[in-house]
Amino acid sequence: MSDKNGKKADILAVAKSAGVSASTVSRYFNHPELLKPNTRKKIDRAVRRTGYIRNRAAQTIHGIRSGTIGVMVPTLDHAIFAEVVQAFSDTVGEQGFTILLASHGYDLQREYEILRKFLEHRVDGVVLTGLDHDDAVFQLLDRQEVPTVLMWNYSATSRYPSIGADNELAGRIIAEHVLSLGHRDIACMFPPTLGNDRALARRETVVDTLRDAGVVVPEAWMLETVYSISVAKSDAAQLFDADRRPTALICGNDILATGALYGAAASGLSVPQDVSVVGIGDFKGAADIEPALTTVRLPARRIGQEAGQALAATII
Amino acid sequence: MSDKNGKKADILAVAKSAGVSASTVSRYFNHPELLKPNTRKKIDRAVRRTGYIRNRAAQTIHGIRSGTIGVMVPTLDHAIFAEVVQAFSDTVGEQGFTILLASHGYDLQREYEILRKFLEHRVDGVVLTGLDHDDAVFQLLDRQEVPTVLMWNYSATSRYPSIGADNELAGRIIAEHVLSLGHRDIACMFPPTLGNDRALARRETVVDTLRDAGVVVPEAWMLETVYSISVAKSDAAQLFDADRRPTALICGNDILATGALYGAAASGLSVPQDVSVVGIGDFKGAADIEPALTTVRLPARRIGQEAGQALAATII
DNA sequence: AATAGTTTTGCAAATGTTTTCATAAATCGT
DNA sequence: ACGATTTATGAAAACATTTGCAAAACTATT
Repeated sequence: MSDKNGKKADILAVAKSAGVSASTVSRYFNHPELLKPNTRKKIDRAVRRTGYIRNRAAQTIHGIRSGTIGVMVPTLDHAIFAEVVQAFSDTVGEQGFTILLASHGYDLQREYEILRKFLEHRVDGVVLTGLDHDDAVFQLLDRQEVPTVLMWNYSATSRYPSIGADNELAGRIIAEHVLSLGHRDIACMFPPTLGNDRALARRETVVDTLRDAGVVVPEAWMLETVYSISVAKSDAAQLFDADRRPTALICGNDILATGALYGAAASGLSVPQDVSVVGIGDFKGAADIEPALTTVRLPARRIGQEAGQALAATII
Repeated sequence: MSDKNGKKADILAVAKSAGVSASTVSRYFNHPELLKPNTRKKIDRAVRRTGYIRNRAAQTIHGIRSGTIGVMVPTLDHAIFAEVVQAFSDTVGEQGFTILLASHGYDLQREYEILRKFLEHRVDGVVLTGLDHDDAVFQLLDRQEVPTVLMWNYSATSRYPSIGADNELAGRIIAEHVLSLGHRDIACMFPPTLGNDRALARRETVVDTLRDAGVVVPEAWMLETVYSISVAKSDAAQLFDADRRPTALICGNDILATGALYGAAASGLSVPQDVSVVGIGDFKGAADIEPALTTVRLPARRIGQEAGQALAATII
């Protein structure tokens, strides 16, 4: 099969094998219409014979696009981010891009390091999750002039183009929904907001909306719970087992809401008769949970797609 | 800040700015111990001043490692794969690798195309999901001699080193568990097995184990259900609403099991009194579901870690 | 102060490709 | 069959880096 010599084939090996020059082989890949059909065929055979695979690194140093996009998410352990990444990857994949993926685990310093790595690889574009980032990150992006999109949240005034949901709106909608059901004793369960502008935005709007309606959430009912069904379950159970318990619980994401639902069941309460549980929706399966969970659904798939389209468009 | 000229800094710009040669700057990054502390400092300053970022592409064409690993999964929409990827990425990230991620959506032809892309990028290693792949894929790997690990399933006789769970074992365990509870009327719900050797292995062992115990699953009780809570819910509800219904349902993964649980609830059956539902466990939250779901847990995180360690070890 | 030995640095070649420019080959009109 | 165009190909320079080798700059020893 492979040409005798052991080394992996480069463009010169192909050229030799086809009896043409390296330039012609290069053109075979990049401007095939310039070649005579006959030469094209010869090279085609030589490529097969040698098992040649183009070396993108060598192309990239000519300033040609690397064909990669750096994607940074806080974590893939939240199904919702995985979904966004999947949609993004599919979308840009159609245009021939491959994604470099990394997660920073809500550590802003690590985000900077990873971004540097991306840039070393000369990515053609970068996607970050959320609007807030270390200033060093923005400076690096400015300086390197790499096309960038911020996804997940939307804000008209973000420092780079942003594509995503309006978390304030989501927070307001869910709070108003709970109020409209007549609840006044309302508890909140949100993930830690440090380095997480999405959760922060939602929580603040919820609290503000409730306050505007004259409902104040007691300190003890403002739960900060990590993204985990089992932790949410036990936190919720504890909340519901207390002497005075809320009639509604607003959860910052659907994992928390799911856990809260199980917590209610474990405390012998039935939803929604004894207590209302609502979530700001991350999670695909929310609607199917029994009892059904009321959520504001965040369109993860659509966000990934649109971010992909937007970024690809600015690159090409 | 940046040196006057608008172009992005290359190693020569840094050299000029520091008053040394390009070779010395190169050594500053690759063999700093060879430099005089004083020159090191000069270059350090020059790097900051110019905002230089190394170009991995230029290094890679010298046969130096690209620092990337190609990771291929069927999809990220299944939380379980996202979890594996996260663990893998964290593990190899510590060793300085960045991952190129792509999903093939159970399409073997696409897997081949993506692998070629990976190789064009000169990845230092490749991870594929599952043991079965197109022969062209294996040939390409053989020929390019790129370190490869198959993850998710384990088999001692796999064509490349494999790291993962023993799906046959998992299938047998769950089947024996159900039998030991005294069930004889048993239904199965598995995902489509086309291009999915994991699910296939599990299903076959379950059926074989049951048959060995004298239990035959009727055709109508062998459900093939796509990975979706809502579809699983309605399929299960239909199964439970029939005239003759099974006393136990074995599910191929935890999404199906979760859906089945909701389906039972929707049919007015309580678990586990009226019907047993068990899963072969993918899903982190399984233990917290109320009522608790019995599952054979697949250690996704650990698989990702070990695959990462194994691959990194063969690369370095 | 001269010599030998060691450490630090620079020069130039090499890496695998693309691209510009020049040249050779093919095509066309007469 | 001839020159004039047009088309197809090759040679060489360019890209951003690393590295082997040799020169230069130090140190230590006498």
